Amino acid sequence: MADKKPTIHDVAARAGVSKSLVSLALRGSSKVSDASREAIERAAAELGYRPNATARSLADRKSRTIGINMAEIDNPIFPQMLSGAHAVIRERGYNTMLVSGERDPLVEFGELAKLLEFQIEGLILISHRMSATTVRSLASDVPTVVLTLQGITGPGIDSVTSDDEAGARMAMRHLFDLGHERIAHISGGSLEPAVVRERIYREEMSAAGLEAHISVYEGDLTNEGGLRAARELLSNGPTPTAIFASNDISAIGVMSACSEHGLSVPEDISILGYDGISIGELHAINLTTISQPLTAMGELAAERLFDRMAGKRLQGRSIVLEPELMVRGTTAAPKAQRQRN
Amino acid sequence: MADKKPTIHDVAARAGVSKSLVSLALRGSSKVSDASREAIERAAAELGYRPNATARSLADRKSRTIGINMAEIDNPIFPQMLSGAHAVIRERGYNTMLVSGERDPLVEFGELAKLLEFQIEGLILISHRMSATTVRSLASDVPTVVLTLQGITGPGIDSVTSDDEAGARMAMRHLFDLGHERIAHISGGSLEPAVVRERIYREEMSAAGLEAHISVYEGDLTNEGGLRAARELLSNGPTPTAIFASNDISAIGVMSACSEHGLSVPEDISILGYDGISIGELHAINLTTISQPLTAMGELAAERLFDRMAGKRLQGRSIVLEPELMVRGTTAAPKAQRQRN
DNA sequence: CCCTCTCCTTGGAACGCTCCAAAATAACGG
DNA sequence: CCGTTATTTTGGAGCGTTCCAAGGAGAGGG
Repeated sequence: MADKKPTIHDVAARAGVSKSLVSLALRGSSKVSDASREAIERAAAELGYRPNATARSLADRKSRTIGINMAEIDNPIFPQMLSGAHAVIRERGYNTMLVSGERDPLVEFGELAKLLEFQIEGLILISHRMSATTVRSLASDVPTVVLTLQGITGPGIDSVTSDDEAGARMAMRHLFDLGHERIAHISGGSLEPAVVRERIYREEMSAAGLEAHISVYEGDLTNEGGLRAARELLSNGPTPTAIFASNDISAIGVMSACSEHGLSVPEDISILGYDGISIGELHAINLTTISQPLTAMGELAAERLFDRMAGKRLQGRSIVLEPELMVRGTTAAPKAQRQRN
Repeated sequence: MADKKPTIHDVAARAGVSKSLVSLALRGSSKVSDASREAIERAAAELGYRPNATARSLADRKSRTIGINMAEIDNPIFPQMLSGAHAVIRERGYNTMLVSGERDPLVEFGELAKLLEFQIEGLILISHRMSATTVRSLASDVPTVVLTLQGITGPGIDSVTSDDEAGARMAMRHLFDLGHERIAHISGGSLEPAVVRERIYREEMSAAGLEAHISVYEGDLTNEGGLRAARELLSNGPTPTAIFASNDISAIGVMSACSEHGLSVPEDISILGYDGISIGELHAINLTTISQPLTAMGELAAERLFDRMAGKRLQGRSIVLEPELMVRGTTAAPKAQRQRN
């Protein structure tokens, strides 16, 4: 630890060969005699030699690094996707450089720029809030895959999303099938997935001839936001028989508000979330939801990125997965309905 | 995009100065005339020049990168700590390289080795399961801070933990104060924090003259494990009036098991967790727990690391934080007790 | 014993940047 | 106007690798 770290030269000297041969041997080239290989490996081990990845990157112009930009971690869907992507990256022998914009676009921009300076070979964006312009400008420098944002396309950009329209439709159908008519929606602000879900809510209500019952309260895809919106909704007039929340985290907030108001779920009111986060499965929550294959989406994103980096000809730029209705314990037929049976 | 990325030479040529001056100017040196600076900045902007961080690292021997090894993400305490550490790292202008061992020590070892090859300047280990030998060997190469593992010390190693003994004692005192005597424990396997918590459980039970009621079922710090252990416990003989689980995630599993057995919490049985993960706060869960300042621990770890990297003389190697009892809705006096009142 | 062919091995030139000693220029004082 | 000093600017030598063209050493053939 006192003197400098050993370099390839030190190994070469000790093994009595040239640095070039050491380089070859250590990378497992077949054109190195057994004798030299052995000597080199011994010397390297004795010196505790560690190749310098920085130097290597510079020399061969490959960083073997993928950048990932992940939104805040207070919504577990992001870490879950991260985990999927990260696993694939590791498996392929690449490294992951993680940045996060911390909700501040300026910070985010700076962080993304740093990733590029680090010569990342590919970029995965796990976030609901990226502007199309930013993404396009990034993608002109490095292959990019966007998760969860369907709208963004352009040269160098792939996307992995799940079909939010179909999912939201499933959600509404499920509630209709149970017999609900007075269905309210907790929206999620202006972020893309939330906007789609709200639009479908309105469309489906109208299509079912229930315009009169359309009722939207604005949340923000957080637990707090769901709680707040639901409180307002519940203290504001006729209570709906079901609430479709824009995502699971806010649906859990809605559950809290309902219990505050003495409503039991699903007896008095049904609640339906969206995302399929793993805490929703917990017995204590047991949330009916539209589930997206989060980990798989992360994996797919990484795989797609590697294919693209390898220059494979691929048809299509966006992968759209099908969400799935998970009926659990927070939805049931409305009271009136059940009495009739 | 067609031709190569512009380098510092291209900028120099365009601005009509030498590469050295460009380097100086771009790093904001004060000894560059205003005229040159301006010309250089313009040239850089026009070319869309991006410094190559790899080359820079090699030249000045600073990677400006911190490595973080994080255990699986299925226990949210890890992402929460990650988030704290990550924020500080970013703030200091450093980058984060993230690896994960995926439960396999061999993989973990390889990943950690890669971090070192990338010339990271510091290492943060967020994991319950690191062997002391591994950590010591890493720390001999790079300043290291360990989170949550109190036992590991050695040259170059700092640690940030919270006082598990005190915390576990608080937990037991809380249950005693409520009047519980038949208290069971769901343990967490052989990982350090779990072992400490179990030991204190036994000590406190003995000290209170309740050896006869000591009852430990083995979990593994996962939700599943807690569920399984609690099921066994509940179908196995006299039901305790309280269960102290080794961590929150497994406590939530315990809650599920209780509800399966028709026990209501906290009326029929009290449940106490440990960690203070944010889902525990959710209304639907509302778990009484011993809370550790997770995000703060992550931040502290990163700060300590930077201090160490700066070569500051610091007294002490381990920071031990005090946990806090959060009384929420899953603990109450035992039934018998309440009847007596 | 010379000539070709393989099979190994090698030195030097990148990679894009920082650092440093030294050169060039500007500024100042008498 | 010259010697000094302060301010800017510069070329070259690294940083630790990889890549490549070319050199050396045996082996086999005539």
